[in-house]
Amino acid sequence: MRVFESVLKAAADPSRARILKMLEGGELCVCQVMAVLKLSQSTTSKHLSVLRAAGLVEERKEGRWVYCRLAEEAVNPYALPTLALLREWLNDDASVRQDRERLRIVREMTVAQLCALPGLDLDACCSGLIPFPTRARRPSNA
Amino acid sequence: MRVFESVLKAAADPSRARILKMLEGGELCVCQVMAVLKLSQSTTSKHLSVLRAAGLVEERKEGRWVYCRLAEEAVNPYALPTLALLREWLNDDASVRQDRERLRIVREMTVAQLCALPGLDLDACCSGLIPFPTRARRPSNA
DNA sequence: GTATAATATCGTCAGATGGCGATATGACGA
DNA sequence: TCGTCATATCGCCATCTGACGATATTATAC
Repeated sequence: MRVFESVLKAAADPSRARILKMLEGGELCVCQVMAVLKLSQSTTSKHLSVLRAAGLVEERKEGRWVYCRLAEEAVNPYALPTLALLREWLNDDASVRQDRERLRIVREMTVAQLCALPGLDLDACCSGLIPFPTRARRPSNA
Repeated sequence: MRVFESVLKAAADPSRARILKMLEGGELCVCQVMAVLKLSQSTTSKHLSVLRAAGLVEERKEGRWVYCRLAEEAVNPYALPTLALLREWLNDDASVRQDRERLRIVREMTVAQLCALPGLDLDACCSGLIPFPTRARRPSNA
């Protein structure tokens, strides 16, 4: 029952549901999730750890960056069926559609470029307030 | 998203999940739910109203008693699929099994007999501390 | 090593949640 | 009409949750 509870409660939060919907499009870096959700770094990290604890999300480290994706193997009986249901749900939801739009922009730049944006502020960047970073702040291989 | 949230959060609570699992066996009176869960009347009523607001449970009044059952028609897109998933889940859960056992006892008496138990105390009744009420306290037609 | 950058964890706070007893509501019986 | 009984609602309290900023951690770059 505890596992059941953790999975459903993890998925029931709007921010976390948005994350799961974003990840349906494929693996994302934590900073990409942060930029799209417009939530603080600590809050985003917490949400991801809740999703990971529930077995809904898996993570992979690559250098300084952490990439997360929807779980593919069943660490518990509830995670995969919940993800399958979610795939059919919320596709017409306003915030999910908006997230997809922002995600499209995020995917047009490298992770290094995204992280070079002050405050990860996607809006300021796109509206021209901040120049699109052609290179990362201190790039080595981006 | 609000509806999605209300459905998943409704189902994610252990007490409410137990109620839903109980109702898989068929319609139950509120007092029967209360007796099995061993929760206060106000708490039980609140849980049922949350489930009803989420479209997971429907109710029917019959005199003084209110009977509830799992929703059969889709008041929203999430309720019925969630109930379908739940039907496959938690069948081996300890508390769900225990509830089923208590429910078996509850079903052996009429609702009037159950309500005649002081404090709806099923345990005291079964252990012989309180005589099994052969008739309701003030029965008219039980 | 030291600095920097991405993420994780900690501490805190406001608001939500789940529990209860008390009281209101509404139906039935006398 | 009045009392009783099943249920609903209210008010309160303890705990949980989600948000944030500050700080710790860990890996890369110099």
